[in-house]
Amino acid sequence: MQPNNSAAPIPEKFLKPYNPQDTEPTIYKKWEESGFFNPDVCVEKGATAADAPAFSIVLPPPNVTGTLHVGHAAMLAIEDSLVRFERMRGKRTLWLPGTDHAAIATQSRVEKNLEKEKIRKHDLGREKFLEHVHQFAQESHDTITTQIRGMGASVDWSREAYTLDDARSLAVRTAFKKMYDDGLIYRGHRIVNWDPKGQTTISDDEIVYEERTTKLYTFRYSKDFPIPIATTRPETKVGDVAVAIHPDDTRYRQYIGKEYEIIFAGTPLAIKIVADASVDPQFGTGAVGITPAHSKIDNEIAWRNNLNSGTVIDEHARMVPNVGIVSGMKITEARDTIVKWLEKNHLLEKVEDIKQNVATAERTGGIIEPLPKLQWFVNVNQPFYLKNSKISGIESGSQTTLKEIMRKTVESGMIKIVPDRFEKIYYHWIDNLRDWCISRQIWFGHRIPAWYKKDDSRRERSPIVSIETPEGSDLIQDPDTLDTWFSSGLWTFSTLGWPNEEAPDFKTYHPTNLLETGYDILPFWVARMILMSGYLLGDIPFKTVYLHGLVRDGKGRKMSKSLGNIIDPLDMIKKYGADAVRLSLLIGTGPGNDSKLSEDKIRGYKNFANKIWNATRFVLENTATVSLEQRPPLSEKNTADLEAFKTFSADITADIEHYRLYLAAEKLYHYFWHTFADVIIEESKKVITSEDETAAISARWTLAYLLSALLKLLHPFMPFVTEAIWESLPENIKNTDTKHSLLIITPWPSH
RNA sequence: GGGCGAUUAGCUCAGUUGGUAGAGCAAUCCGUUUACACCGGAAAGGUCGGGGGUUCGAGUCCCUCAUCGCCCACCA
Repeated sequence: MQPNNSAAPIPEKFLKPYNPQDTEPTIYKKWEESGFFNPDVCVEKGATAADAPAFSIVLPPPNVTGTLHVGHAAMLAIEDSLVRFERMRGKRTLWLPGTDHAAIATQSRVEKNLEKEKIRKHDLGREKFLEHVHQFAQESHDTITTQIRGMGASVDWSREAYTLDDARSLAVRTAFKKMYDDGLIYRGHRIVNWDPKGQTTISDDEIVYEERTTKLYTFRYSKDFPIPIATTRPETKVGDVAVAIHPDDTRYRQYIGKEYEIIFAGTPLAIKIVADASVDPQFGTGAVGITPAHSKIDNEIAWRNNLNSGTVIDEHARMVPNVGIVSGMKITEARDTIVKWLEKNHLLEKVEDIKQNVATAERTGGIIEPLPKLQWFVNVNQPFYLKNSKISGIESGSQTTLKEIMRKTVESGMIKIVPDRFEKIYYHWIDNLRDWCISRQIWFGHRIPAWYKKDDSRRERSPIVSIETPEGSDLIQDPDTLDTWFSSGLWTFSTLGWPNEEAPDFKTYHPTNLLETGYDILPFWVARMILMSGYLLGDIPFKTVYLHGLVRDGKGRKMSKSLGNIIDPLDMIKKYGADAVRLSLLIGTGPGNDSKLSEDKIRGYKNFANKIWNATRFVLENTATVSLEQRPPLSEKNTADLEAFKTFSADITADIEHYRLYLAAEKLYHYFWHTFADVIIEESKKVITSEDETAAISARWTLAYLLSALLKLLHPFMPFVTEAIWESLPENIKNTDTKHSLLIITPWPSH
């Protein structure tokens, strides 16, 4: 018989190579219009059972600071693959999208943009400046959501959230108020990390250390002072109140407790000799000049020894007015002046080069100045009673701390971190965690819900902390805003209706199944989400944390503007299609490991999309007479093919279940190309044209069956090309048991 | 100072519980046959960083060294 069957013409689109540019936007539109990204619609339309188990992921909200980069694209590829897989498996699957206002990052971006137009934020004032920020944030948001669509992400847009919208703002104020009432949030004078460039405090996590060579000066305060000290910051010495030595240091032991009145560079100092075990007798002279106001460690020593402190450096990194010969000077100038003064008075004993890590602000690059300031903090060691606890190891009503919650949830195995080596890093971070400074002196963000009497201009009395703006015209709100991680810490449940704990989404989808994010924000974000949901809900925010690595360029370098090696996902999508971009970001990318991306790699997977396209054409040309429902007697060869495929398909399912997406995607690639196309299709050619009618029918049926099943298995990874093929498959070879025509909700093959 | 990771073909990487070394890209040769040249076939390429150990058997487990990279802490 004639091999071809003219009764069913091949859809014309298969006669040309696959064109992702024309196909993808149309396909995405069909998905969006179908409503199947929304689990409620899936249930309404009968695609998902109403009592099916839930599967939920909240999208780590991209910062509204511009555009998405390849790291975001990798995140979207991984999460979308998992979401599509679970949706096809019949779960009520919610992937909730949103964006992050990213307080300091966004504000400093807008400031920079305005500076180019010679506009300064203080000239605009708070209100006007914030208008600029909101406008910028809106534009970024629009770009970002377009990019998310471009990647094919099947997020439920009807539930989109923003960390600074009204619903999230209510959640923030509610959380703040509860923590304040429980004594977990307090206001206090502490040494904070002051960024003189950004004019704000920052948290320990926003500091980047840079190694620099500086000079270590050894000197005496005065000729008759008994102990020489060493310092890298001579200018701060006008604020010294003590010299600390190790209690067992025999060189200086006899001076402990003595006090000396000195005039140092024109400033009168009262220096007490104190003993403190934290002093290393081996370093420098074994004696430390204590400047409590400008060093965290000195501050602690001063605290232990009941010493007063006085500020000598101000918020603009200048010396204060009343410090002798360095009054009002810039820090570098003051340093030179002090050194010259020491030399002139023959007090300088030694100058040597040492390596030092200088603390700089991540966003502005400013050199951090430790300053004592009145700020808001979260106390991570404060015991409190956790009323309703679902956390194993912490009984309901028992006393615990935020630190303990963060530790127990992971230790008990309630939260699993993939790969597990990051659990160690997580514990290490918790152990080193100090109180979290949450107030920022910037304008963009959640305003702290605390109010003061107008006559209390320095805000020294206890404020009114309230969820809603309190009544009274004599009240002014705290001008500070919250650290951006405070609102992102609530993300898994503030997006699901909390603080209304009866909200249907909250009850159905929390705790979420998976949090997928970069390993670089494990401490900043992951730990804080665990803290917040542990405290506010007595529960975990997610069951599994999957950490992906950094996407580097083809040579393994970090992508950066200055290197000019940035691969823009949108450019790549335009050139090669989203499916190819997705695959290139999935394959060769183990959890927790950095991966490399090159254009060659993406091009390779574009070819794969075309391969699928053409294999489909071949199958369609040969299966017009096939009906998948009616399985003919199969040849020995085809029976073996199907057996092998069954194993393969079960393998793929297991790989995805265990988050081994890189393996699943690579195996699919390999099977489709080198088994299905190179072997099974090639062998079928001979059989189909042979005299053996039974064998021919068997081969045709097998081709149709495998194509149909492979499209389903491939769909989570390459949604566009598979859907585009699926919509053109004739009914007779579309192996599906639903009445819906879209592949996105077609049931996953059972083995 | 503490911790983590990497080291496998020219390049980029897989190798899931230990069982005869794999892919993509590049390079070589051949090829247009019922899809696909965004293709097919063939051949080539590796003492799996060095050394030691456990085991019938180690790329895989243990010890040790080396190189590269990352994270955390930080000494005035």
